[in-house]
Amino acid sequence: MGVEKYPEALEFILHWGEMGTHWGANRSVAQVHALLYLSDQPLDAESICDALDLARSNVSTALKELQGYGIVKRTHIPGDRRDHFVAETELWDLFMAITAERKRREIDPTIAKLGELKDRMAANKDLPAHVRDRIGRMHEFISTLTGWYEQVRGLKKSTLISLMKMGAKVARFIPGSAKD
Amino acid sequence: MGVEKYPEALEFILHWGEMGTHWGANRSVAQVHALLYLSDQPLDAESICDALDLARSNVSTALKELQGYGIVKRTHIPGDRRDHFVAETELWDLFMAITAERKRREIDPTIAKLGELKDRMAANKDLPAHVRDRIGRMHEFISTLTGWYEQVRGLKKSTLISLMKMGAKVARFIPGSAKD
DNA sequence: TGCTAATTTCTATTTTTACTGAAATAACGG
DNA sequence: CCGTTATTTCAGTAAAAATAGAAATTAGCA
Repeated sequence: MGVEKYPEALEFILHWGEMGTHWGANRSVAQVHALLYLSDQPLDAESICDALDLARSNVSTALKELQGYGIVKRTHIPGDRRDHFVAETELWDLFMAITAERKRREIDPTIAKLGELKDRMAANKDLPAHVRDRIGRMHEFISTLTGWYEQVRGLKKSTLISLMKMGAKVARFIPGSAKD
Repeated sequence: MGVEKYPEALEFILHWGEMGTHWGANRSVAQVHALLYLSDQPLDAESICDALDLARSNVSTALKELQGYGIVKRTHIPGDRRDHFVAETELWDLFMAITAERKRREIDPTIAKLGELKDRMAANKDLPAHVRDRIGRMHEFISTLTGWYEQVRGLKKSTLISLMKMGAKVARFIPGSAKD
């Protein structure tokens, strides 16, 4: 019996679907992900269709998308021709995979665009100074933030978790950060 | 003369608009924001319509939304009956305002929902253990992440900037984080 | 209080995005 | 190979979101 039969599981799936629509995925993709996340066994596409009442092709697309994010994997079950799928259940890894892919798709192209504009503006003498300045500062800000992300992302998971548990206490190590 | 007449400024506005659609705002909202960000003087709604070729009502809605985020403010120009608007240009403050509002709109309700499900599941004896476990861990994960955000957000801007400039070097302060 | 300009709200339309079902392709076993 | 089942692609359709224009409301001023 599929988990979607339990009301709490179903509500989780539906809420996750709505979340998805506000965070750059579509409803079906997020629902398929939620279902797989709650399942303790690999599911084939057909079962997913039945569980969520989605068209087969839609599920196919969603699975491809989730695999693109690296948060769902295909597995083979001996004696069964159908592909089966499992979701990443380690939440830290899930989070990292999503942010990395989102950066790749959205942030990197933006940095590239702003960089291009910056170069063109440098040559353009009759552009008001404040326009050059503000686009330039946006480029720098996003680059800095992204650079920070890249560095921190490279730390060991355990280190990251320690840092997070510290919360605001990290500030202790920064001179002159006594109080706000 | 409006900044939108400069090709680089216009490209910035258009790119920002597309960004918006992938990050939870709609195109018009993001475009209006970009225009105001690039402008060194307060603009009234009518000028914004002209600059971006949007309907008056659409601009009105966008301005309301941006004010809701706290990243655009109304200003009064003496001798002019019309409202004028200016955008936050301090990028750190802009970033903070957007993340705070997004948390309020999307994350907080999710935590509440997961908390509710957790409570109901505790009472529900025939729910498979792994479902309870996974929803529970999701609740904990998001809560932890959010808690960290709340704490760090409370730090002084200068401290935050120092921390960010340090990048991965913060790990020095965590015992046993030698190398990945 | 009545006139005008400014702004917002509401509803209809347009545009965009997501989804479906059919057809095509691929994988497997006999 | 041939038949069968699984999967993906694709074009049309449906659903959702964004936008425009009309109507309503508000605010300022004489």
